[in-house]
Amino acid sequence: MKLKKRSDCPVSTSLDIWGDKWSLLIIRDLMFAKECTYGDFLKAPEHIATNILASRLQALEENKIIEKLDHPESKAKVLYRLTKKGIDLLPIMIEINLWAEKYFPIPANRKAMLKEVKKDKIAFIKSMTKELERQDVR
Amino acid sequence: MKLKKRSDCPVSTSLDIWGDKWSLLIIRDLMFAKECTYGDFLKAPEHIATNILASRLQALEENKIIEKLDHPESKAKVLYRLTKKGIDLLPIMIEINLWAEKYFPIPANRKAMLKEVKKDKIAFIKSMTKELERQDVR
DNA sequence: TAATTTTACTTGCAAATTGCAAGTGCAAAT
DNA sequence: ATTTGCACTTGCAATTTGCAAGTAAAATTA
Repeated sequence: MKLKKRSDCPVSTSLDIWGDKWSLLIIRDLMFAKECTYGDFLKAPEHIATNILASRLQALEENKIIEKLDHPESKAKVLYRLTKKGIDLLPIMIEINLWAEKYFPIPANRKAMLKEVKKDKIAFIKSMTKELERQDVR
Repeated sequence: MKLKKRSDCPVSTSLDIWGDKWSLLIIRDLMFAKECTYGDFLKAPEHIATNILASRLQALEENKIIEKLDHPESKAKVLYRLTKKGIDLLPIMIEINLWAEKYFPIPANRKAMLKEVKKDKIAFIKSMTKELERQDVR
């Protein structure tokens, strides 16, 4: 599977990579949990189909948004993690949350996070980015 | 057509509305041009199919992201414009552009805009929002 | 050690969505 | 009065999605 660019527009190019109903949910899970297994993604409340999950994970990996790494406890498990390119989607993710909060009721725990964001957005992003970047030695 | 929410997550809810390959391109056009006709959207370099455009415009209108208004020059034309809810997607749009700029080559005119953004993001958004909100009396 | 379970997928197929081409109906221009 | 422009709609083939079941390797249990 190769990326087909519809135009040179940066918005269009971005959507070519993660502009579907599922990719940003996978990225969301990785931002909130830092690392996830295949099974973790399946536990998300939106209930992605297993074949769609597999195809999205593959596409995101091909586009260097996520990467696989060995699970420290088991060879049967696979850990997925955001690359720097993926972590850099954080500002977009935060703005999506802020927009949604303005127009829809949202869960309390997410609301608490956004309260922190609004205190100092730049600091929040910097700190969360640092956390996500910390690559544990295994 | 009614919105089916996959979960209470604000990201998921947002994607239910505009999380496809085309909606944000329509919104992009309206942000850059302020107002567009049906034909204007068709002129975009990504070449959306006419039936897809019609269905997206309808969905975005149902979700109060855009609204129709009478064209001042002709009853045969229809003008589309962003609502406040749509204009509030601007921070997301800007972050998408900034992310893309970091990882892909992007056109010079867009790059010039992002230079302005980076000088003072908050001021840029405020000023562009104001411009988009100005509802001309016709 | 053998049998069962867990984990990460793959496969097959029906249903929904997309994309292309052509058509329609009203408005405006000629 | 006829043609052109504009905003869609329609029909249909191709692609994508979603569900259910299956597979293979690794880990656990008996």
